[in-house]
Amino acid sequence: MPELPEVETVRRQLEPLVAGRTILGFRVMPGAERLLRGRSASEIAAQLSGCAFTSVDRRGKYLGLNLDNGQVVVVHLRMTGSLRLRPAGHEAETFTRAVFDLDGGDQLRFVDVRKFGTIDLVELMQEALPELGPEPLSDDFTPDALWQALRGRTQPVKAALLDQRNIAGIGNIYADEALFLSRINPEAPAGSLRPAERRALHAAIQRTLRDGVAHGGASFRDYTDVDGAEGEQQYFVRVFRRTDEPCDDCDATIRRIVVGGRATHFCPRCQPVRQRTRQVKSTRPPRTHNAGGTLKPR
DNA sequence: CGTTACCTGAAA
DNA sequence: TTTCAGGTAACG
Repeated sequence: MPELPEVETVRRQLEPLVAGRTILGFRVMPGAERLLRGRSASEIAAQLSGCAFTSVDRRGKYLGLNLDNGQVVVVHLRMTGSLRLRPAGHEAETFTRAVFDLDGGDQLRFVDVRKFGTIDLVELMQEALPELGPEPLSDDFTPDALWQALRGRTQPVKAALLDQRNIAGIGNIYADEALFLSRINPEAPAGSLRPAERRALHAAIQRTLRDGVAHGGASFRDYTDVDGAEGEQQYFVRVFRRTDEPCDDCDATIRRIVVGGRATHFCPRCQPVRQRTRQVKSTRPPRTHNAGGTLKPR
């Protein structure tokens, strides 16, 4: 559920809350063992005990909680995961799956209804990460970097944006929003974008992600921050989950289709299917603008 | 490439 | 009862 802006919001909140705090214990609730991906809670707990958090990094949708022994706790929230910092006596959230006991009597709780989220303990954050594309808000994410990720691909551009190997951190909300802002049809083949469209998409990706961060992320269903508070970005979306509503820009009816297996929202008037320029063999010479007039020799 | 599985609850 | 869900990995 959380995408880059939601995860970045958590990172920003979490860092000052956990930096300098020592871990006294760690446990996983019964039935949630899978979140450690095969490692045992007692093994992890033994390694964590006595360590202190130093800082919190983010890479795509992954969080890296750095420890003072150089190790990193890598967390992925997947669809419904969230982190909460609570006093130990605070009422337990119903779907608490794992708990870090910290000095000072607080707990860092990993709450996750659907149990898709993961926690890894590694020497380097990289070890817990799959192949990930560039950070879309970093300096090296240029229009050219975007094009390197999309060129040659025949899949729908929406699907390409969701593939974390192409660009890290974009999910379903921000893919739809970026395509709307850049007026690109979500089903357009990724490699078919023209230079102006690539520049527009690059700018739209950065704008929608920055807006998302500025508004503390989007809380459509489950996402809440470290205090349990909701974000505000859901009040600013242009197309996401606005099926059958009028487009802000042109009043046409927003449509919902499925692209790459995911619900996709777009404005059919602002994001029309571009006419394919015919590459088919033709027996006739291509038409020219001045057909019948004077032709420049080539 | 699209589809299915992983889980569970909320909404239709 | 059925469908749907901010994600990803494993299918065919």
